Amino acid sequence: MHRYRSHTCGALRESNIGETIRLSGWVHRVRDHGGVLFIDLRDHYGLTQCVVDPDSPAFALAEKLRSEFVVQVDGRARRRPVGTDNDELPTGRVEVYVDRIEVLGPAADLPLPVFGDQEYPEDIRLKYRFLDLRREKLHQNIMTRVEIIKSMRRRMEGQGFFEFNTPILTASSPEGARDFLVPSRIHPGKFYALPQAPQQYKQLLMMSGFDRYFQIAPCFRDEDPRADRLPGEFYQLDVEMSFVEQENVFETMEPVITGVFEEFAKGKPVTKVWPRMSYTAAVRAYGSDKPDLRSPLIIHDVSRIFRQSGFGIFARALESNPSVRVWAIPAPGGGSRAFCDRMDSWAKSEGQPGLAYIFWRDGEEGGAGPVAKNLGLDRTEILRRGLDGRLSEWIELPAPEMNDLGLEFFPEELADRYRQLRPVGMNPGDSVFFVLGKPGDMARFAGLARMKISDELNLMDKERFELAWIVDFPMYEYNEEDKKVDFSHNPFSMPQGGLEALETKDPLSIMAYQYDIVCNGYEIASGGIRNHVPEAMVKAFEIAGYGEQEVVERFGGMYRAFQYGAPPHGGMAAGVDRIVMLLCGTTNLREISLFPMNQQAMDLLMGAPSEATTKQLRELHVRVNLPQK
RNA sequence: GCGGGAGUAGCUCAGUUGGUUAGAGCGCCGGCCUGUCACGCCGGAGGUCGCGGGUUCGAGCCCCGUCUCUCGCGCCA
Repeated sequence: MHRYRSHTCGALRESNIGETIRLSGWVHRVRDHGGVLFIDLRDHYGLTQCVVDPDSPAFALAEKLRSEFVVQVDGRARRRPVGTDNDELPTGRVEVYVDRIEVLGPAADLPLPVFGDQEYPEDIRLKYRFLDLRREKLHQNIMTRVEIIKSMRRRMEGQGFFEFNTPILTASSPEGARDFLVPSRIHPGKFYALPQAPQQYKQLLMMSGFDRYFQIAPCFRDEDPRADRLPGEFYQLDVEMSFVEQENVFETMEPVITGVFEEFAKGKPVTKVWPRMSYTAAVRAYGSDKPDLRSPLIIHDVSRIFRQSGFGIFARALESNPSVRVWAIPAPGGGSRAFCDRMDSWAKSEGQPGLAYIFWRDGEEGGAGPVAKNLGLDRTEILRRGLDGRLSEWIELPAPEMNDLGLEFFPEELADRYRQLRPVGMNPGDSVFFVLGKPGDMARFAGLARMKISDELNLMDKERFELAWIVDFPMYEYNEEDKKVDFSHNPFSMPQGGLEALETKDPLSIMAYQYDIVCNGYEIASGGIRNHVPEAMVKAFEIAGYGEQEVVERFGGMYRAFQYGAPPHGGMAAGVDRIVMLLCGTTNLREISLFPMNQQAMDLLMGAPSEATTKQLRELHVRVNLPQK
C-alpha cells in the first residue's frame, strides 16, 4: 500500500465499490450528526465523502477534526444508500467508510475559510495566499492559466517558433517605464536593471540568425498598478520573426490568438476574421485606441451641423479654434428626460461640465431639450437622419476617401453593424449626446460615455470576445510638458516611409508600422515591424532629441548589431495575464495570478520589499537616504 | 502627486430624525442530533463603532483634522 494514498479524492467511482481505500487530503467540511459523521475530504483532484460512525475505531478522532486539517483515512469504498447520491460530485455515488484516521498536518483557526465563496479583504487573502489558492475559484483560475500557457506554447511551436530564455539582469533602458534597479557588488556605483520586456534581446536573436523567437517572458516595470495592470511584474507571450512585413505577422499570430480564445472561451463566440482599423479611426469612432467592439455604437463627428448654428456655445467654440470638434454619441432607446438627466449627472461626476443632449419622443418628433430648440428644426432633422450611419448623404465630408461615417481605414462590417441599429435615423424614444472639444482632450470622455450608454441601454452582448487589429499608430507625439517631440510607442518601430519620411515629413504626421490587438476594451498585445536600418534608427532618435552618441551609449549592442547584417524583422508581445483574465471572466488580475503584490507593490506573504542588513548594503556600496517625513 | 468612495464583532453587512443595554448572517467555543452534502436545533464568548478634537443634556450618526484601504487620473516606449 502506498504510504499516503491509493486514490486521489476525485477518483472513486461505482467500479471501486468494495475496494480497500486510502485517501489523503484536506478536511473540507465536517457534518457531525452525533451518531454519524461526514467528512468531505478534498485534494487538487476533487472531493470524496468519508463516513465515520460510532462503530468505527476512528470515531473519537474524527470528532476532533477541524477544517483544513490534512489527514489520511483508511477504509472501504461503498455504494451510498438509496436516495443519498450527490449528483453535483463526480464521486457522488460512493463514499468511504472509515476505520482509521491519521492526522498528517493539523490546522489552526483559519483567518480565511477555504469552504464557501464569501468575499474576503484583499490584505488577508494576500497574507494567507496559500489558503486563498486552495479555494475553488482561484484554484481553477490558476489551472486555466496553466492550460492557456501550455496552449500558447503548443501553437507557437506549431508555427515554427523556438522558445529562448533571455537574461533577467540586464541594462537600464532610457525610454519607457521606470526600471527596477539591482546594485552591482562587483562594480561599485553601477546597477543592473530588470527587463521591462526582452525587446532588445529578441531583436538581437533575429540578428543572430535564429529566425523565429518566442518566450513566455517575465517583464518588470516600476509603475503604479491598475485593476488590469499588476504592480511590478507580469508575463508576455513575446514573439519576434525575421524577413516579415506587418501582414506576415498578422497572418501568423491571428490564428494563434484566435485558437487560444476559442479553446478557452467555453462556447462564447470569438471573432473569426479580425477587423482592422487605424489608430485615428478607432479614436474617432470609439473614443479609444482599445475600443470595446461588443458595443455597436459609433461616435459621429457632427461639427458641420453645429458650425454657425443657433446653438451659441458650440458655434462659438467651433469658430474660435479650427481643431475643436463636436462628437455625437447616439443612444438608441435613451429617449427620456430621466435617462438624459442621469447621463448629465454621471458626466458631472466624471468631472465634466455636463452633457448636452437631444431626445425624441412622441409628440416632439422635431427633438426635445434645449439643444434642439437652439439648433433649430432643420439642423436637428439632418442630425436625426444622419445618425443612421450615413451622415455623408446629409452633409459634405471633409475628405473624399472617407466612408459615409466620415472615417478613413475603417472596416465596413463594423459600420454596417452600427447601421442596423437605426436604419433610418433616430426615432421617438431615442436620444443623442454631444461632446465638445479638441479630440485629444475629449476622446477619453467620449469613449467612456459611449460605454456608459451601451451598458445602460443594454446595447451589447457581453458574452463574446471581439478581437481586432489597431494599426498605423503615430510614430511621435508632442509632449506638452517638455515642449518636445517624443516617441509615442516603441522607438524601435519602423516609420512608414522609412528614412525618407523621417527626413522630409512633419514628424507628428509620420505613422509607424506599429499595431495592437484589442479585445473587449483591453489592449492584449502590441507589436511592430522594427527599424533595422542604422541610419533610420539614428534619425528616428535624433527627432526625439537623442544624438547619435547617446544612441551608441544606450543601445550599444543593438546599434553594433545593425552594422553587421540585420535582417528585416518584426513581432509583438501579448499580455498573458490580461488574456487569462478575460478568459476566466474576471476584471481583476489578482484573481488569475499566484502570488501577486498588493496595490502598494508589497508582497504580504513573503514580506517584500524588506530592509537590507548593514552588511548587505556595505557589500553593495549603497547607503540608504530616507525621505524627510 | 491629484480626485471620488469606504472604515461598526475574526469576516460580510444592518443600524430610523442625534435618544435607553449597538444588531443579523457566517465563523469560533459548549451541548443535542444515525444519512448529511450551505445539515439542523439550543446556548455562549466576541465591539475604544479607524484615530484625535469639537458641537450637544446626549454622537456609530452632525462638524473639523488625521490615518488606512479602495476605485480612477497622472504614470505605463
